[in-house]
Amino acid sequence: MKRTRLPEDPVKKARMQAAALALFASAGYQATKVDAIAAKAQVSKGLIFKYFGNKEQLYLATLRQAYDRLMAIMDETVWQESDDLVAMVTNATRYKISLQLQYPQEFQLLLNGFIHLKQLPASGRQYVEQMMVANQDLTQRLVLPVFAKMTFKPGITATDALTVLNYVTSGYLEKFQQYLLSHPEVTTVAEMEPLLADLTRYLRIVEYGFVAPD
Amino acid sequence: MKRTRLPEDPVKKARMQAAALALFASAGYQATKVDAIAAKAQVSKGLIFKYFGNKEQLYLATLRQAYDRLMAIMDETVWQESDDLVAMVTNATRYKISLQLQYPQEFQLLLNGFIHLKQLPASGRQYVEQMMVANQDLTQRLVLPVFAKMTFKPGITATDALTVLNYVTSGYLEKFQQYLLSHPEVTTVAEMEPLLADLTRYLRIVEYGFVAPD
Amino acid sequence: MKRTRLPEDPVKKARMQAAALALFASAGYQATKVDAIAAKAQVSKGLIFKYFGNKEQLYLATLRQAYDRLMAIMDETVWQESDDLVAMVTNATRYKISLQLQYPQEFQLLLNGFIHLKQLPASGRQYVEQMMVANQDLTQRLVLPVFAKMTFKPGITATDALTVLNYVTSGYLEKFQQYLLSHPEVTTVAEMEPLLADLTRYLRIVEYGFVAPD
Amino acid sequence: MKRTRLPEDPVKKARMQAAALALFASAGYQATKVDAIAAKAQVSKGLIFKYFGNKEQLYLATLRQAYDRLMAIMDETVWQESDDLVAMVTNATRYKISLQLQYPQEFQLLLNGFIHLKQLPASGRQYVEQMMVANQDLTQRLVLPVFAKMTFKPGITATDALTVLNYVTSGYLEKFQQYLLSHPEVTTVAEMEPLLADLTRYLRIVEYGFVAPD
DNA sequence: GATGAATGAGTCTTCATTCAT
DNA sequence: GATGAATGAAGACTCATTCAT
Repeated sequence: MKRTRLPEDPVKKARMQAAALALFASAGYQATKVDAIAAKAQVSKGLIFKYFGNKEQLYLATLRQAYDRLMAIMDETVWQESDDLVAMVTNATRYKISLQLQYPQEFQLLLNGFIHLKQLPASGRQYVEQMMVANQDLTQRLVLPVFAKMTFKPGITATDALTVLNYVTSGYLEKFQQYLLSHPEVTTVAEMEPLLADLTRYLRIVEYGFVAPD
Repeated sequence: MKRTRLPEDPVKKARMQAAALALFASAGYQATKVDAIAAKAQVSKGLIFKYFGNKEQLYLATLRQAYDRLMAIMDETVWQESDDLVAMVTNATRYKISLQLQYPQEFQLLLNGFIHLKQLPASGRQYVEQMMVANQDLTQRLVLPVFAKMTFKPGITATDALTVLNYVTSGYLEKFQQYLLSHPEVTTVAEMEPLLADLTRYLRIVEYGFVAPD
Repeated sequence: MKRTRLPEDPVKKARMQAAALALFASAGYQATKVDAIAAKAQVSKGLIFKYFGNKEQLYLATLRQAYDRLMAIMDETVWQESDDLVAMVTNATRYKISLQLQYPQEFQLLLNGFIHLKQLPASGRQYVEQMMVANQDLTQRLVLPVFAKMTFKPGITATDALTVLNYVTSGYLEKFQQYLLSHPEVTTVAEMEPLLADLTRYLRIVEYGFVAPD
Repeated sequence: MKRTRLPEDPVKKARMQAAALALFASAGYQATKVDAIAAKAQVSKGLIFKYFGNKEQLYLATLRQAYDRLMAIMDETVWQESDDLVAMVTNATRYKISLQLQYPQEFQLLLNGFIHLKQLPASGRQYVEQMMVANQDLTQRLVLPVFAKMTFKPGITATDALTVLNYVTSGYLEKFQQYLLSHPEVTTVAEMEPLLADLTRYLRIVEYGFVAPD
């Protein structure tokens, strides 16, 4: 009862994917050599091509896997819904940060993916765009219910608020990522709590402004 | 004090830099071929290597030039100071946008530089980081005087406000850049005014929050 | 007398040979991949190497088999002898054509074999040459008795006549083969009869010349 | 006054073409390695690609050059026209033979070209077909005027006669080529005269038949 | 014995860099 | 000094052949 048209060795495939992830994430598409991936995966060059077709498809597969892995986890609604917008977004961000600590390579890969794809056929652009959209959707799904209970200043729409919220949280995450790069010793979310306090203040600013009412 | 004989032809050197800027900015480091730069600059390939040593140095030189050019212009305090924070930041952003329209290649190069530098020796990373810091400084120099006249909510510092302000304006500028990429027909700041209205609302949110006072 | 243990499965071996024949004949030596042969034969790649040693040996074996098969059939003296040279040679050719229709792959293989063998060790050249000679012999065996009853023009030997006869029939067969390639719908000798009429005229020219006696 | 978009070194280019001709002719397309051509031409691999683009185009260029070279020479009407068909065709063949002795590689290449092209994109098939047609045309142009003065046997057309003539001369040339391969010491046409006497007899057979009039 | 996953030498091709002119 | 022809190291990819299971 042979069905296998893909009799791939899952162990080796995993090693290849892991090696590809690590190298693509840290060096980008062009600078990563298939030879290097094969060496890191302790696998022959030929096998990589047998499993993935060519370098580009390997990149795309790596991208997709990183995306899928992150999405799978994010989708588990660990996010406690709440009426407190600041607390909720802070929590969500804390969660994202923990993911970033757990899967730094996947994050790095997807972050750069958007840039590197310019140098690739459009075939893979969708993954990254999907990821962007999914991320946006997630925030929206989370935040909109809370917005529904709030009253906006005249002239300000929910979309405006959401946009600003997004700018702030992504800006924050970006700076956070840089912080991690220069502090590789940090590996737990607990160590990051002081920085998360910053975010809380930032979000409160978005909600109520920084200007003291006179 | 040997001046390492270099009676370089400034006209040709400028052509090389311009060609390098255009190509590196639009295609990135790896995808840009030295041949193409030489052709675009109407200069022999050999001369490029004589003037810049190698491709990487040329990239770094191009990066530095783009940075210097932008900084030189930004430093002219065209920025009208004002007491209205929103108006002022909007103005500053409008100014940045006009720069972006005037020097799209320099902007593009520095934007990607951050990513591509990972694939290069750290020797060049400083340019991009300097640029980031300088940018921050500029905003700070501009905004802090206004902050001085404002009263902050308890628990919120000027740094907090500045940070959020930065997040929002850079997030906005990023989206703006993407808009420009997909609308190459847009070439004047005037055409962008509608979009700038968005920013004004965003900034007002930062200042006063989006939540209506009850 | 060690029979080098080879309890080969004749069914599988036949399938391999058939697959090799089909692929080598249509695509040539280099363009035919061992993988493809194994797949077409529904046999593992390893088995091919166990049975035939390497790709080259497989090619040679295929060549030999094609040769043997054709020779075995040609030897059955289906050829009706006759006193009419033209009728006889036309018949023989008709017979060759029917063989060609029955065994197109074997013909194709041997046809190309002559070319491709240059790229292989001389070890296999003999098959093709043998085939050429055998073919010649066959014609000779058939034609010579008829020649014996004929009177040749002064200065013309039986060998001359035989040679010219051979040139004409092989030239004709070659053109015929090309015709078949571009008309794959033709599968019976009956459909070829019109073309065979050409051959009859050609042979009559060889026998009596094309110049009208004055 | 630079115009050169093809500043190719004619000496090196000639060496490359010569090397390519020799190797392609003797080993065929696939079995000939670009490395080998570069080595034989005493030129770097890169230069071959700069001059010819890729291996296939090099093959095509070689094919075309062989074709052009032969055609250029054949077109010089060295062929003395004559009313004696046999003498004329023999002369023409003698001429072809001298060409074959002078340009054995070109002949070999074009001979195999037809076979090897199957494994190449159709882009080059035209050269070989052109060559075939041109060759046919040449014979026709030469022979038809003579035919015009002749009367054909009833039922035999000029086309028939031409076809048989072609079969015989090409069959002869083919055998001749094989003879040359196994007698590399033969280098002048003079040495071939005995064999040419054969052809004369063959052609006379075509003209008047081999059967003695009773 | 049979399998087909795995290997890696070998191939084409690119392009930064050199150097004779 | 300037040129651009020439180089060859390096990279993606193929496929005959091997060998552990």
